[in-house]
Formats: sequence, structure tokens, C-alpha cells
Amino acid sequence: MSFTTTIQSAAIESLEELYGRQFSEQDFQVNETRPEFKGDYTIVLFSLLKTLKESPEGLGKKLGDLLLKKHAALFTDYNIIKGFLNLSLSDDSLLHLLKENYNDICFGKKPLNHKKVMVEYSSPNTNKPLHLGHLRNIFIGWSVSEILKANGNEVYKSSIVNDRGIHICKSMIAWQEFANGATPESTNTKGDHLVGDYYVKFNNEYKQEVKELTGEGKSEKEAEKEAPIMKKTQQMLLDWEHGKPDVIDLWNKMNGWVYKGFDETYKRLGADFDETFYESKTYILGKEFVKKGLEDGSFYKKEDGSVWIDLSDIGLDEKLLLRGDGTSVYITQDIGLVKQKFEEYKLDESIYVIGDEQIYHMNVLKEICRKLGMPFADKIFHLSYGMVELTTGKMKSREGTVVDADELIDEMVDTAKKHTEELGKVKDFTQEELKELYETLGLGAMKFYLLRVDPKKRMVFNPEESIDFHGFTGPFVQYTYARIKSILRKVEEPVIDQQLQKEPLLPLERQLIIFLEKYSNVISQAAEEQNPSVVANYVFHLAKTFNSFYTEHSVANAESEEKKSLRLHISTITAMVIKSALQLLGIKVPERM
RNA sequence: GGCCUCGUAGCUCAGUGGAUAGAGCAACAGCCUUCUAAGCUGUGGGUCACACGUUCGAAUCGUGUCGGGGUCACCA
Repeated sequence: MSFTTTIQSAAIESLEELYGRQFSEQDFQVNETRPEFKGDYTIVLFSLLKTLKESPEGLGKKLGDLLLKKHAALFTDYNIIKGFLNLSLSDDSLLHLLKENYNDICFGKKPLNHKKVMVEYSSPNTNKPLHLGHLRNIFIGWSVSEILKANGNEVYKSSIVNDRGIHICKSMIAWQEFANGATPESTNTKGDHLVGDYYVKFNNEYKQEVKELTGEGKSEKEAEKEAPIMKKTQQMLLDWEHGKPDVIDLWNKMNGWVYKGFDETYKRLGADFDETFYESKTYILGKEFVKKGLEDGSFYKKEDGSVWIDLSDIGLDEKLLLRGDGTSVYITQDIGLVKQKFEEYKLDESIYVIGDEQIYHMNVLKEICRKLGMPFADKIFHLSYGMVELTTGKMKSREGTVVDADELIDEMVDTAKKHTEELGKVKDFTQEELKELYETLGLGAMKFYLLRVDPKKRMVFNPEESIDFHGFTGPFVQYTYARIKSILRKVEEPVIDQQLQKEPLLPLERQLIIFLEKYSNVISQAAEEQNPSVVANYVFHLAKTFNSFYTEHSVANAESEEKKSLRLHISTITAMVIKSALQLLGIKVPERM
């Protein structure tokens, strides 16, 4: 039980004894005491005053006295300022925490709750390489999965690959026309980048053709429709749907290049998936539901044969579910996949990590499932995240302002190398060790930078700020870890014993212990909010507090053996919590840096 | 235009009913004969977009206004 809940129930018990009636945790708040006041935790009395017909001082005194009397081991003192009852915790209760609850603190251990959750993230198109937006998606999805696991859930990570459609055909046509058989091997280019290059090539060519046609007097719309390269692409899409062998072969070949490229990037990022769905396999699934919905009258057909659902009663308008020619649209396949996921995996929840521009789409999906009487309609959660903007404005692939994922990773790792070389602290490292360190630091900086902001909010990517290794950054926290490990290497493992209790705890020692105790709550909160930034903020604050402690007090050369033992203990736990918290963010810790 | 969302220090962000609103960056001033200075300490910097309301108490809740963004496709 955490300090907050312990104090809460102690207060409830005392209040009930004092006033002979029931109280609940809703009746008052327990907060941490602000640093400018004496005490560790504060009971806010205002909400109780009216019903109990008490003055702040009167209630504070009664409650404070009784708490001290009943829980002499827990509290040592109290003071009342305005309506705030500030309680001081005893050294013993803090030290008890270090001794008894060691593992609970460090790993925020939660019992298994047997809830099965699927987290779908990344979900790229196969016509171009991953970019900065995908990175935010991947880091959030991976981290939320790990946070849910830490809270006792059974988690499946999944990805749906958007491997078919007109966009893929664009790359294919351009490759066919202009590549002269170029392959990743022959050009020494990563497969996803090669395919992406031909996607760009298509767009340039298309633009050129449209320009020529409008020059001949055609309207913009006509030109866009009649551009030869576009016509070829549309034909190719039809051929693909009809399974024309040479098109399927080319499609397989080029997608294969892309997957190999993605895998390399995923591997470097530490992203992993338990299941990968392919749109080419799932896009047909939804059609049977459309049929079913037509039969039971949930959907309706227009004259041209297209199928619609009317959601205007809940303000979501009419939505197209099937084109006039019978082919699927985006949402058709989603309906099919939802059902497959829930049934195959017996899921309790399905979380979709998708950008916030699709909030409307996901609401429609949930509503359709509801109308179809699917029992899991309310177990679908859209973890929507805001767009990553550049300081120069939005990223747009057509304007070449996207930040490529692979390039960004290289740049971060490079920066880590530069910094490390300048500081010259690891000259005895082998080449292998150095390489690993640079990856740890570079990726740590990048992940922390993208995860430290609330997913739901839009964020600005500032290239200079992102490669900063000082302040509120991954390397700052990693550095704290490395410094602790450096101490621990020089000293034998701490033994915690009765001796600890003789000298009073100093303010920074108290502060650290109280802060460490919160870790378990932080993990719960992060899971409830599906928000890794909660963990990032916590671990930064922890490292910051430790750094103050480190500067102020010596561990290895402490004033006494007792203090040394205590501080070694605090340091060890801090290191474990840092490692555990960063692990939830997908960030590794270096033993030295 | 309808719906959704955001507006906190020069910049990037914490803070969702409690005390005098906090970090990082940037600026300035200090701290390495003692466990790693990728660190620590201090200074300056705020009409929490604005107005009204609810409350003992509002950056936080409600209504309205202004401003930014998203969305409302036989695109995905």
C-alpha cells in the first residue's frame, strides 16, 4: 500500500472514531506537502469543515492528535497552516520501506490480472520508408504495451501493413518505367528507400504530364484523369485485384524489399510485434458484414449499388461502406479485422495507436460495430496522438519536408559519438562497446524526446533541441544511472541492518525515499492514461533529485558506516528504478558513459 | 459552416479543484586536490488567450468570445 493510501485510510479511521459516522476517500484529499512547508504529506481539510461544523484549526488539531496517538510508528509530528494538516513521516516508516518493499518499489510489481489487450501500432504503407511520424507512433505503441504488461495485462503487439492499393501501384509503375531493373542490391539502397524513390518519381512524372495536358487547354481535372501514367496505374490496380501473375510477382518483389528495409529499422529501434496483419489478406473480410448489415437493415444500398450506413442520428453523417463496383473502402476492412482480432485472441481490449486526424474514422468504426451488434464495440480504444510538426511547419511528403526515420537515427547516433569523443571518458572501450554505447545514447535521446510529451498533444520537433544531451533528456537520466553504477562497482554490496536507524535521515535522503515509493503509482497512472510521458517525467525528476543528493552527500565516503550503508541502499534502488522506468520507454542504460 | 481539439515564461513542455503556478533550453553569476561537471547551486523571466459564472478555493469545472490545428471523400 502506498503512503498516500495508508494515510488516507488512517485518516478515515480516525475521522470515523471522532465523529461516529462513515467517511470515504472522496471526502478529502491527501497530497504531498509543498517543499516550503514542514511535513511530508498533507491532508486538505476544507472539504470536511462544513459538514463537520469545525474550524480548520479545531479539526486539524483533533485529527492530528488522534493520528499521532494511533499511529506513533508512522507519524512524528504535524502542523496546521490554514486548512492544511501537514504530517511528518517517521524515519522508521521510510526505512521500513527500503528494507521490506524493495522489490515492490523497483519493479512496481503488479499481480497478473489476466486481461488480454492488443496494441496495434506502426501500421505503415509499403510505398515509402518510415518517417518521424511513424517514430512517434512506434515509440508510443511499444511503450504503452510494456506499461500495460507491467500492470499485469497480457499484451499482444500487432501491426497492420497497408500493402495494397493505388499508392503501391504508383511505385510499381514508376519502377517498371524508369528503373531499368534496379534492385536494392544493384543500387546499394535500402529496399524501402528504393521503393520510396520511385513513389517520388511517379509524382514528379505525374505532375509533369498534368502540366503538359493543361498546356494543351485541358482543365486541371481532365488532365489529372487523363494523364497516361495515372491511367496505367489504375489499370495496374485492376490487374492486381484480378490476380494478373506478372503484376502480383512485381508486387511481391517490391513489397519484399520494403519489408526487409522495415525490419532493419524496427530491429534497430527495438520494436517488435507478436502479429502482423496484411491488408491484402484482410480487405475482403469486411464484405460479409456489409452483406449481413444489408440483410438486417442496418445498411442500405443506393441506386448505383454502393452501400451506406446512416449515422446522422448521432451526428456522424452517412458513411460509404462499399463502392458501387463492389470494392472495399478503408473502413470495410477495419470491420472485418476487428472481429478477427477479438475472436482469435479472445481480447478484452483492442488499442489502436493512430494519429488524431482519424478520430472521426475510429468513432465511425465503433458505431458501425455497435449497430452490427458486435459485443466488443465498446472495447475498442483509439490511442490518438498528435502530429509531429517541424519548426518550419508541417511535414509533407510531397514537398520533401519529411524527416526520414533512418536518417534521423543515424544523426542521433552520430551526435552521441561526437559528444562522447569530446568528453573522452571511455577511451578504454573496445570498438564494439563504443558502437553499442552510441546506439544506446543516440536512441535513448530520440525516444525520450518523442515520449516526454503527452501523446494526445501535437508536438514540435526541433532538430537542435532533439540532439541536446543535457537537461530534460534521455542521456541525462542515463548519465545518472552510469554514475550510480560507478559507485557500486567500487564498493561491496550494501547490507541493510538495524544500524540504519540510529542517525536521522537528512532532507535529501528523505526526499529520495519518498520519491522512490511513488514509482508503483506512476506505473499505474501511466497505464490508466495510456501515457508514457508520465514515466518520462517521473524518471527525469528522480534523476534530478538523485543528482542533487549526489552532489551534496558522499556515498562511498559517507560520514559513518551507517550512512554509507543507507546511501548505498538508496543508490542501488534508484539505479534499479531508473533502469526499470527507462525500460518501459524502450531506453537502455549504459554501465559507463 | 457543424463537430473535435489546443492556447501556461522568449522557445519546448509539466501541472485537470488546494498553499506564493513549475521544469528544460536560451541569458547571466558561481562550483571540479573528494564517488563521472553529459553534473550541481543561484539570478532574472508569468494578466495561465480574454470575459463572465460555479466554489471556502479555479491554469484546472461551465458558458461565451478571440486565435491556432484537425475533421466532415466512391483517399488510405
